[in-house]
Amino acid sequence: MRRSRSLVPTLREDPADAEALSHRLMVRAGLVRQLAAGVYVYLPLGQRVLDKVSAILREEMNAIGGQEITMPVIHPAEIWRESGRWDAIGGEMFRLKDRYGRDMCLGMTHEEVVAWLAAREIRSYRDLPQIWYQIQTKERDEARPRSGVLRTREFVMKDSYTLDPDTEALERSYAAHEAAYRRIFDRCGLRYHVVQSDPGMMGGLGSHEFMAPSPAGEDEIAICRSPACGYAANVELATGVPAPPAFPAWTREEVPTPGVRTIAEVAALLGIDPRLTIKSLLYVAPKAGPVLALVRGDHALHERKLARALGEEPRPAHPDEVREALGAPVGSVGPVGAPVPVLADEALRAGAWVVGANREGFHLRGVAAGRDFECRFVDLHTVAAGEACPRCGTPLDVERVIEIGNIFKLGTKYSVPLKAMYLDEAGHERPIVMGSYGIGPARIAASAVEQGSDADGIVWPWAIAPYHVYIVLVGAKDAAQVAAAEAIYAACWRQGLEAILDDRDERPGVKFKDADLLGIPVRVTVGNAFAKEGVVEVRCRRTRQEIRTSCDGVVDAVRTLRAGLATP
RNA sequence: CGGGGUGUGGCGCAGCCCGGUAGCGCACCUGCUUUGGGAGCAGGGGGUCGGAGGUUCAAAUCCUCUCACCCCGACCA
Repeated sequence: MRRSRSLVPTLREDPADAEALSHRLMVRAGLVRQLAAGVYVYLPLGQRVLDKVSAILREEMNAIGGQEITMPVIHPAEIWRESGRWDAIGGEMFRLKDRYGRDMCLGMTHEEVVAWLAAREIRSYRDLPQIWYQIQTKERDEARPRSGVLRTREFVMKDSYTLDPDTEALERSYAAHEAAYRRIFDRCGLRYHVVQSDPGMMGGLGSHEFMAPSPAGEDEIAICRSPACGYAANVELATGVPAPPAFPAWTREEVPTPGVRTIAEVAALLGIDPRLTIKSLLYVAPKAGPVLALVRGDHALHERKLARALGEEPRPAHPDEVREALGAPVGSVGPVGAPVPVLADEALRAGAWVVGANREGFHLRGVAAGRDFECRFVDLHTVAAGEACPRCGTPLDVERVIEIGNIFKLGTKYSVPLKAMYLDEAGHERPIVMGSYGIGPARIAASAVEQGSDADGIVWPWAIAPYHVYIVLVGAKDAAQVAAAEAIYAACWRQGLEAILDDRDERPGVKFKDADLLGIPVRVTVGNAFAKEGVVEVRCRRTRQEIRTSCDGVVDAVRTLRAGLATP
């Protein structure tokens, strides 16, 4: 590739609408351009990165017996009605009608199509197991696209599906995918954790997520600091054991707390540690109605945990609903005498607490769960760093992460409604046991940028870099330098090194800045040193190690530098 | 969907509060000089200020509505 004839629109300044590091750099380096909120054009260099990732995905999926197929982006409503998701999914699904008025939708994922296909083509246990995968565009009308390419409304996904005769076989398919995913992310040069995750509306028997640590991430995970333990889970799921506070020897009594609303104000007024208080939050569930959720004063309620405990999605009650249900304003409510079901966080089992008195301007102190109010104990609070690991007691870390892959044990959630059945050895009809597995190539790219860049720009891992070598031709008007650069360019390609030749009529500084910004692993400079001594400089983008060599030595020098990288 | 913010040449911004008919840097074009970390000088092209309506002698600037985009939260199959 010659820069003089290529579309690589680099930007000197950060784009105004980009916040996340990877977003800024991917736009500045000319990898992508935004067409609409959450809708991106991939320019030549961005496309090459995606192609590199896809090639790795294909190799590793094929290696575990995956068969590539392509399923449609546009789906008839019927299959989604059969699985129940036509109604279960809200505004996130793009829906449309064809010219005859038939309901259609754009595929957000392809479990339904796989089950439809399996229902038609799989008949016998002899046809199982199967691994089908595709690298295909997904359409999701995200409520809030964000962080550049990290959360978009249209994106390419490698999604694979396993079909097995029973859950035992599913476990093997699942394990094969987990191993393949580890190889994929290792090859892509990412740092990541594998964590337990909430299967959510996907349903099923269990799931894990592959999480790349980055401040741009949208998820948080809790991981045990003891490597031997290995406990790691999405905070939606993670449990931690907080250290209990020291309770004063107080007896139960009502105390006036005029005008206070928040835990901080209550604690300040009474001169106590906020950890001695209970935060009482009224939620309204669609079926169960109002419920009171309790967490320790210094903890945050995790709404997904509450939703899981209730089996439905609750919403916070409005202030007037709180007054109606409990007879007191938001700042003074508590579980004692509350005429609604009470769910209390596990951390509240023991202790004498300060709670709202359900009487405006008053709190109760010395209140004990079970004695002073009835409740169901469940895990409700969001894990904070430093809490004890539920398995081994070691402190937990909490990290912000980008979800780069997920694996789900679906079970028969889709095969039963879509009638994907097979006959077993005994001639009995049984539902196929499915699994589904996703990876977002754009998220891999963005994670690599997040994890690898420095102050000068992107630093691509070799395996997914759009090119391997960036040749800076300093003296674009010096025939000898041009000839040398051309020779190096040709030699690189001949030897399997993908090279860019910066042959533009630009000043050297411009080319050096661009080379750094683009993050191509190795830079070759043909300039003064060549004109004077016949020497070119071969430099590693990541380590900045430089090798001076003759033109003939460039390919070897590139290989030497590559060998010195941690993730070659 | 709730909260906050921004829309002015290709990009990044100023001007808006205190209406008077658009400016800066970069980029772009021409010429000369320059050529190892985003060059200098000179000359030049390009925008009626997101859109619609209104107030006014006069609107980028004031009012109303609307659209788009960004950030926080909710949601995330």
